Amino acid sequence: MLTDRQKIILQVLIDDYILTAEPVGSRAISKRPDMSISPATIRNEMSDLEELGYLEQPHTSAGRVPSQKGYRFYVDHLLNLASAPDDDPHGLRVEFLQRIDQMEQVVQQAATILSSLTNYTSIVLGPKVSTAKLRQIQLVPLQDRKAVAIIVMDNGHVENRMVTIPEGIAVESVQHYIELLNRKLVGVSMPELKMRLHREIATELKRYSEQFESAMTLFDQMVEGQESDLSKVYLGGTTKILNQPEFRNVEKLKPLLDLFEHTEDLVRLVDPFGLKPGIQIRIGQENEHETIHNCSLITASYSIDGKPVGTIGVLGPTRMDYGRTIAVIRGLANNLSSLLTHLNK
Amino acid sequence: MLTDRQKIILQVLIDDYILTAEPVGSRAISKRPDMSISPATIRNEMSDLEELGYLEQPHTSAGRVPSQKGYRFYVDHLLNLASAPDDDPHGLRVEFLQRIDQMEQVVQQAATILSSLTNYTSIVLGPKVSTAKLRQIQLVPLQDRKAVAIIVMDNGHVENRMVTIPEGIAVESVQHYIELLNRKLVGVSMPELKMRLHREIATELKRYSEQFESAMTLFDQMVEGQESDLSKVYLGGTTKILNQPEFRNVEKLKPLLDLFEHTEDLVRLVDPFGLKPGIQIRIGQENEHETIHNCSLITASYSIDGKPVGTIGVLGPTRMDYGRTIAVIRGLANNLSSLLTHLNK
DNA sequence: ATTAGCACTCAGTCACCCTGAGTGCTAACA
DNA sequence: TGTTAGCACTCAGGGTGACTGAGTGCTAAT
Repeated sequence: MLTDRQKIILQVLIDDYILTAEPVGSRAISKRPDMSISPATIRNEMSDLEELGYLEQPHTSAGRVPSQKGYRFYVDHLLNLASAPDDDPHGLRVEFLQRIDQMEQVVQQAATILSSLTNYTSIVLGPKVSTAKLRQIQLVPLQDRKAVAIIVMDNGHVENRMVTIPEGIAVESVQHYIELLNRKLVGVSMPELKMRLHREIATELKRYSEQFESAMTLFDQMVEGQESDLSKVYLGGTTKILNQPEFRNVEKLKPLLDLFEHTEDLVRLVDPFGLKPGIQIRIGQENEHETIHNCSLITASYSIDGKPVGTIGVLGPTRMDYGRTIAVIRGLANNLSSLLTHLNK
Repeated sequence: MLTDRQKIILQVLIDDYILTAEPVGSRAISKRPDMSISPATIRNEMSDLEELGYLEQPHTSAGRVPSQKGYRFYVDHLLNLASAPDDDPHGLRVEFLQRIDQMEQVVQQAATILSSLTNYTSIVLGPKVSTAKLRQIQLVPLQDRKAVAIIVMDNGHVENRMVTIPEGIAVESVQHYIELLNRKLVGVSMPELKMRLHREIATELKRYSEQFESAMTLFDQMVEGQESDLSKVYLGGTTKILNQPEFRNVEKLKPLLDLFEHTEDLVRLVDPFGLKPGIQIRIGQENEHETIHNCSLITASYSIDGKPVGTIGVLGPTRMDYGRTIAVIRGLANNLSSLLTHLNK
């Protein structure tokens, strides 16, 4: 275990490094106002801290830099979150209220706000509206055998999809089937929908219709790919990383920007955090994706009616301002939760 | 007017510069296989070309670099498009056919393909489906006075929007109004819709309903902001510019990446090209936006049933491979047009 | 246990030189 | 008269060496 003095030194060093992005030397630390230890002593302590794995030296005679383990300790034990209490930046709520007509817009805006408050790139997932219940299914015929299937959920979410009516079904009799679906499936949530379709509806249908096969292919077309809303990703401030000195050269930048273009990868990156309550932090190599081994990812889940439905997060260099960022994310997650809950009423 | 020899030199120089991104010297030009002029002569010619404004010198004793005027001349008179004839890369059509269920997906994919074929960033606008006719309007009530308005066009395009039913109207009587809209407005195109709503429907309504005011606010909610599909922008390969040596340092890169985040600006950038037929090229400062004064923008319109509905384009450094890029864009525009036309049937 | 002093290391910067690529000019040439 | 060869000149880029400043580790003194 670290001595109190070691903790103080570690904290001051990381604080400084977060600010300057430059290796921190013993003299710099001893110069701090309420620091009454000589550089020499600090050198000794730092040497110990390095041996313990909390610090690293880029090369002899540069200052020290926090290691991954150092950051982890800092985050777990040294971070003084009381410093930024319920720092609800009033701006948030005001901004939000401007156009609250669509959930998507709200979430998109949350991403923008988050990145502008933190000056890092923000990643927002969801909201999974799997709690939403089916309100109505409709099929609007177009030319030929084409039609648009429209699925309305009770939270106002609408999915639509072009389908082709199979040859086996008369276009006129289609509405008949849609009515059946509505009778049977209203009130069912999206994830359940597919299941119920194949279980209950299929058996029901088999009994009194020889068009069974065709009807089922039609239904499948309608719900296929509809679970995609699980993985909707909103990014904010993707160019913010350019401000970070660690990404000044293009070679290091490119893979990161490439990552931002591949939303599926981002989902895989953020989703494993799941919808656990509280703040989740992954530092450097704790992240799976190699591209961001020198980044940290801080996330929190937001919820509707107390049920977690999505994740907001921030991606920055490992040397990021954990204290401030955590405070902002926590605040915004709460804010977003209450707003969405309100919206959903 | 330029002499034949000057034209040849200008062409060779630009070809070379496009390839290497390095200033081109007289010796390099004279070394080209079928070039039988001595460096000294070429120097004289280049000096003349510089005086005429077609070339520039970064500094004494560097080679020459094409000026904006030089590129313009190159594009207008020297570009040999026969070199890449109907270079229909067969891959295109195959790729496209994978998932042609939604127009949006097709267009999005076009952007991706375009950028991967050209290695520049692609910008795709549209498709404006203003030719599409209204098929059906629906209103699905949710809790309280909330409802979802759904507008289905005959090409399968669906717009939806959350609305609040004004206090002045009984929720039960809403369907009555919707029926009216459907009776009167089916077959009308989106741009016309707003107009007709205020002219014909308004007068009709005024006659026999004291709920006139409330009904109109409801209708307005439904169509408000619906013309947004004019300006849908799809980007492809935004990180491709990182490959270009002119954007190797972050300072020059940032404004460009920032631009990519502001889709409205992109629309304003590309839209003025309008839907003119043929290839449109803007070189360097011919572009309005200062950020891309060292870029060129090549666009072409694509169409449905012969009517231009959108724009595809490529953004690269002024030193871009005009010949190849133009060929690719032209090919893809044709391809996309025929595909969308087919899809719309 | 802490501190002061000292020798040592190393990245970064600056001045400097050299080289190579390129030009412009002039004189010779066809 | 147009083309070429030769030559002096310019300039960016690369390499070298010296210097500086920040930092460390070790040892001896407190």
